[in-house]
Amino acid sequence: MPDNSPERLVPVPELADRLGYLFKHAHSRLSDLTSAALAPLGVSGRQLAVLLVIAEEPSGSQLGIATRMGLDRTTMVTLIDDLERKGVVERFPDPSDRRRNVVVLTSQGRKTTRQGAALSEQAEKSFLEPLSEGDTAVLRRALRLLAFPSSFRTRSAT
Amino acid sequence: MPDNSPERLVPVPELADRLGYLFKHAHSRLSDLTSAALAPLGVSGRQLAVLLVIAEEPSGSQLGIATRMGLDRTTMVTLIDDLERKGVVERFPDPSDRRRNVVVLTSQGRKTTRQGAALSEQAEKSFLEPLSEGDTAVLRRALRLLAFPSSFRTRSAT
DNA sequence: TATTGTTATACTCTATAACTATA
DNA sequence: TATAGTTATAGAGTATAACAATA
Repeated sequence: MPDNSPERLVPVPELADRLGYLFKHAHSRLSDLTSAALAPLGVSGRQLAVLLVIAEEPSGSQLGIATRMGLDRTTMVTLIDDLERKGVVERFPDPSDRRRNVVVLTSQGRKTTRQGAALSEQAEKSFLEPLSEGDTAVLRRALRLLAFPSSFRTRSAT
Repeated sequence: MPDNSPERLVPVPELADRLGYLFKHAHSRLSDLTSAALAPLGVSGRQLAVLLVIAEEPSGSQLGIATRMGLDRTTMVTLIDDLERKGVVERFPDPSDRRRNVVVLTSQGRKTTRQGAALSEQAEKSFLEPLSEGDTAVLRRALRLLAFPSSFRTRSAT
């Protein structure tokens, strides 16, 4: 998307009620804020997401990480390539099943993950600045229900 | 994104609180529903959006349409190419400024636009099915504020 | 000179198919 | 045979640079 700054202000009336359009532009604004916030660390939002999954799954395989993120295993290859080149992860064959690659954070990787999580939280905060706390809570819950409808009870919101 | 069906159900705990992740997956689910709904018409959601803008701006130029959609003018070229090939739009040089291409809907294009709008509304409806009406209203307003923050008064929501 | 459409090119994100090593 | 990782390739969606026609 072209930046259209300083006029990112232009909700086209005939599209402003279409959810797809709103999702795209809202997501794009969040991405811009997040990229900017993470830039000093040299990782993208997508790469940070990978780091967060690895941090939570300390000896996961590439396939395991990909599956948890909803990505293809071929996509994960270059993602890990890049992170390895940056020095934030290491990979080596699992001794107990040499088909698998175990992926672990380096100590620098742990630091990057910690700092990245904090920076991206700040970016989220400024992204959400136009909303009240109540609306933010509703938004989060709504997004969870819409993204993963079958994983929740249908206790509809108030 | 791989479909991961029937388990699109998998909100990874370490990512489920990240807005970027939720936006991506919610948007992806909406896109899937919309594509499926529009498939009989032979147009994508993106192409329908172009048709809607043209319908609203009956003698717009390619650049005008692109700008209104937040796209680049080079992106619009192939978008219009495809729509012209499908027979839903026509383009010709503006007699009063022959640098511009005027883009208009054909009669088939008007029909496709009308039907597409209805079908994609149905898709939105089933997408939103997990939410109450109240939450849906909050979501729509929140997305508008988040996507185009500077175009609204900062009357924060209740 | 500036603007519109176009072409060529490239980058990101993603997938499918096919290969290799291992099980 | 089946699985994990890899490579090659392709297809959306998008942008930048450069060019032609027109203003």
